[in-house]
Amino acid sequence: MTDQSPVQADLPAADTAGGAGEEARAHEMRAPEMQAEAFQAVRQARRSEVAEDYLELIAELIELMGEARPVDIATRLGVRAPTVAKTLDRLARDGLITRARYRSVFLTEEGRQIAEECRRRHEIVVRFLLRLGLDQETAEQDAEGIEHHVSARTLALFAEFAGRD
Amino acid sequence: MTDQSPVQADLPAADTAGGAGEEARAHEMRAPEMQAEAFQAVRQARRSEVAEDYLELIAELIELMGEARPVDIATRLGVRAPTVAKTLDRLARDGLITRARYRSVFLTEEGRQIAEECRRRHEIVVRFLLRLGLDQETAEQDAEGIEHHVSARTLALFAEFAGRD
DNA sequence: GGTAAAACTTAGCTTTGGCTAATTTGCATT
DNA sequence: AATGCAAATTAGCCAAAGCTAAGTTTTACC
Ligand SMILES: [Mn+2]
Ligand SMILES: [Mn+2]
Ligand SMILES: [Mn+2]
Ligand SMILES: [Mn+2]
Repeated sequence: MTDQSPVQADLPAADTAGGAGEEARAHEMRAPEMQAEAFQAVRQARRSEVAEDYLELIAELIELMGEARPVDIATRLGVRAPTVAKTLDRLARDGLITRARYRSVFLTEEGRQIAEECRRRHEIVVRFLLRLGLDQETAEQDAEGIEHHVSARTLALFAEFAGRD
Repeated sequence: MTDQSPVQADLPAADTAGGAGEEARAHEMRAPEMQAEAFQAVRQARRSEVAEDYLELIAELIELMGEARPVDIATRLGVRAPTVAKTLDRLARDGLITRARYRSVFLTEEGRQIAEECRRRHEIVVRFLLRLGLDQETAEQDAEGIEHHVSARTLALFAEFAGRD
């Protein structure tokens, strides 16, 4: 997950470049640039998925359990402690949390804001799926993955469909 | 993205383990196991995202352009050629495509089946989003990410909502 | 207060999926 | 047939996320 600034140098057009016998059939494919943009956006979104899940969970733990301990983060994410440790280091490096050795973690202002947005988004997606007729368990499950790929526009439509409640 | 068989050894329950002053507040959190399962399912899904996008695109290219050349795959995915080369090697290793050096790629039977499923799913998600009121461009964009996190149940509801057309 | 268990850290390994730079191959055009 | 360009490959770099094993620190409990 890097997308290391491709610098968008050339990426040759490669159109109508008929190589082997394939003289440009009836090509009702999307424009290559559009398609590439969509995939790039998805890769972009993927880069924040893990951080978003951590921040959301940390906020929840702090609010409902009083503190966010690495061990609880690990249990709820279903990963091992060292994985959590390393990811928390990255979050701290990126200024989203603060931490002291052998202590539970805290959100920075930036981290708190992202966490709030994620919680709101998560809630909307779950409520939307429930309203659509899905069972609670599947809704929670699918929402956990879908939430990271929902644009502002789509989220607005989801919210509208879900109703206020 | 590995999830290397955690063997589900112990992962200590760590419940009611009141550490610092936080005597088990009103914890309306999801059951830790449920939550962990959801996250694990998402990580599982993430492991096939890239393969699914490649297979879907390869099938499209073969059908509409006569063949699937690495250069076209790269252009449409918005990545560089060596990235495509390496990923194609993985797909070949996993028995999803066949390839000969300096030639375009082909789907194995297994690859073809996955590609078909992905195309169908992609179509349903796009149609669903359009029906919800989204514009074409955003629909395509969001679908590209959402598709990988839609369970069979949810897909069925999406299809129903989208109508037959 | 000492000790054992739990929690956390550190070190080190792996795979995936990006990238650039340099090389090799195939093809088309002269 | 030679040559040049486009396409593909190879080599090598990097970061993210996963893991195990082993060490350290904190906490709980007697
Ligand atoms: Mn999530
Ligand atoms: Mn979430
Ligand atoms: Mn996709
Ligand atoms: Mn797709």
